[in-house]
Amino acid sequence: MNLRDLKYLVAVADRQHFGLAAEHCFVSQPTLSGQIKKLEQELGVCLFERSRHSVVTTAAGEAIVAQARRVLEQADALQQLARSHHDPLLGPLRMGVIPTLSPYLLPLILQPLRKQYPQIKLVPSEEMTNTLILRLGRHEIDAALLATPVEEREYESIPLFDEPFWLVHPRRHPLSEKQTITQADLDCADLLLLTEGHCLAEQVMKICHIHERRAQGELADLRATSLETLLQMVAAGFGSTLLPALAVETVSAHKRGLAMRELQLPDTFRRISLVYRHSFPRHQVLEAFAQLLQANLPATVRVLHGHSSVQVVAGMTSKEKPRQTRTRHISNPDRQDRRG
Amino acid sequence: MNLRDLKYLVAVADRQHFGLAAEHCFVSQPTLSGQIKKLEQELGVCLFERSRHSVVTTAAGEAIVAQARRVLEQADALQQLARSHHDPLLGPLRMGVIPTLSPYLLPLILQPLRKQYPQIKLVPSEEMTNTLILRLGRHEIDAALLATPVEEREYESIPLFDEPFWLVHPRRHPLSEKQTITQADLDCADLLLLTEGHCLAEQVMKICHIHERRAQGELADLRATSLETLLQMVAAGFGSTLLPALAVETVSAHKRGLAMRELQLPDTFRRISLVYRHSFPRHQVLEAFAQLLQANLPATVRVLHGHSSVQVVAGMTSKEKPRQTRTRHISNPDRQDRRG
DNA sequence: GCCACTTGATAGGACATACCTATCAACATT
DNA sequence: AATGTTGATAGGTATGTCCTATCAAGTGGC
Repeated sequence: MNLRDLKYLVAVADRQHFGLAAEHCFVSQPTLSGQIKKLEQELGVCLFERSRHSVVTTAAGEAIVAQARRVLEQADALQQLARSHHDPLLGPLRMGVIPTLSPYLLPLILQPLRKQYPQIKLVPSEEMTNTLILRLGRHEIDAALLATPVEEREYESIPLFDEPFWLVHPRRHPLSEKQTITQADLDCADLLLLTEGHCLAEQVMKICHIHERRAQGELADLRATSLETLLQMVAAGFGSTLLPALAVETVSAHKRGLAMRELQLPDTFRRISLVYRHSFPRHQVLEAFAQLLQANLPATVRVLHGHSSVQVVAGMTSKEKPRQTRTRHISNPDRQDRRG
Repeated sequence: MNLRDLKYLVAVADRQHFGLAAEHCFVSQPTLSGQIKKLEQELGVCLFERSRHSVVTTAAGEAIVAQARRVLEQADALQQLARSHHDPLLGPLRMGVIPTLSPYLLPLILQPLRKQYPQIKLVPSEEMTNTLILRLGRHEIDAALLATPVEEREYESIPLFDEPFWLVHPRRHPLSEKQTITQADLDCADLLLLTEGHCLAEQVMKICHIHERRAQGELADLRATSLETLLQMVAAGFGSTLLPALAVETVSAHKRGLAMRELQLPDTFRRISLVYRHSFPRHQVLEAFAQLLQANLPATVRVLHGHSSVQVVAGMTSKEKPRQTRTRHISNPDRQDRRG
């Protein structure tokens, strides 16, 4: 049995005429006759009573034609459904974001996203890197915004931007005296960290050579569960810390008693990438998302353009101009304007 | 799009594995891969996310697979429906019967029919010959029990039985004196007739040469609308009439004051046939019906066997023995036992 | 680290099926 | 009788589906 045959069937039933039905189906009359005959044999039921000058649907035929209509109706619904999924931007985009990025990045893009790509339904989830990668592998999320490179060849990345680290300490603190911060200052700073599992904690430890120092038992075991808590601990005078630039944006206004400045040392930034399964079929939505995200970043971060697979997506308005020339793979960052 | 492809689709979706799905569909894995790929291109939607070691249905795929299940479900219902129509005996058999036969024949066969062929749903309608032929042509009925041969090649007939005519007149009537009835007796009888349109009226007029007599204005215009009325008119002394044998069966018991005898003259019977469109596809139900009807007739009629297309239908119990040797095309009937 | 085994994709050829044109047989109309 | 209509049939072609053989990439055991 075949959907085509069923179409032929209802065409004949509607017209009680093989020739007209054939015309309607854009096939020749013998073709249609043959297919109807085949269908009748297959079903074991005579569907039409043919006489020389008329065709009449049999009683059994009436019932079967009615059912055939139901089949075709559902098949039609399937095609409409498929058509509604034609737009790769459409549908949910389940996006994992690390906790040290999510609360500072999402507010920047939610509104522009809804404005420019209303069909993208962003479903964010905030978890730590390891969890996100696990969930990515389990197809529970479609992509993740991570600050660490992913090695597995199963995954691919679109580098989005480099986010400098800022040194944060109480106003009344020895570091306030320093005109410029050096690596030596970092190496001996009284650093406060996030709990284990946060990639930010790892990165800060690496930048400040904390692994070596910890071996000497120098560092307190005091760990914060969020950047918010961390800042409060700094404000309370427990020590200093490094903060990613986007987090600085939001806290600078109302956190008093804190001194913050961007680190100008080499490799004192983290690279934020959009990571996804190599096999994820809706590249376009990721590319659109990445492009929109980059277009709505503040100047405190360094946007990375030039990812080969990023292209203007069909139907996308291209009114946003490139804000920056290529600054790819910069490990010795230029100075930049900054706010706050 | 094809129902086969949809089967492949749900097979893969159910197993998340091309090889197993192919096995389930009794095709090779490359075949299945190719068809799924074709389907994806046709629908313009990626249905499965394939990686080296796993297959996962995409979000769009989930929706489309669910719809595909609905299509297949309806298609399956169609096949079941067709299967339920496999038995050609099944379903309604819309049978037209002429009024001078219906009330006397149907009681004889309804119970045996229900007992032997419970799947046949007989839908009788009682109308005059012309109307029945019209309705037959309009496919409003499937067959008709008529007493007149039908000439059009569009229709075919199964001759069922010859029904003798009986002469009916009041006990106190000149004809009561006669030992035997001759053609001359008929030619001058004071005959009462059914209204125009009844084939019986035509036949009686022909047998009794009433057309010639009417030209002379001899006959009263008094016409009965039914055999029941006709008998009452005879009982009331308005005249005599001819009655078909099956009608005699039922009235003989309670109609008093009437004398009835079977005519022994040539051609004083009518031939009852089952008439149907040549193109009617369910021959079997007609043959089964004809055979059952013949098996349940009283001895007052002469059953006509030997119709070439009458055969024992599959599933039919053959416990009824032939009650009579062939008496086909007898125009000079043998004497027969008779009741009443 | 090597080798057997698994996965789905690809290539090329065999076969089945659906399609076409041309034609027929039966009937209706002119 | 001639013409036009109906659906069915015949024979050839093109498309589509299927197979086997093979590949590429990855997994797991030893």
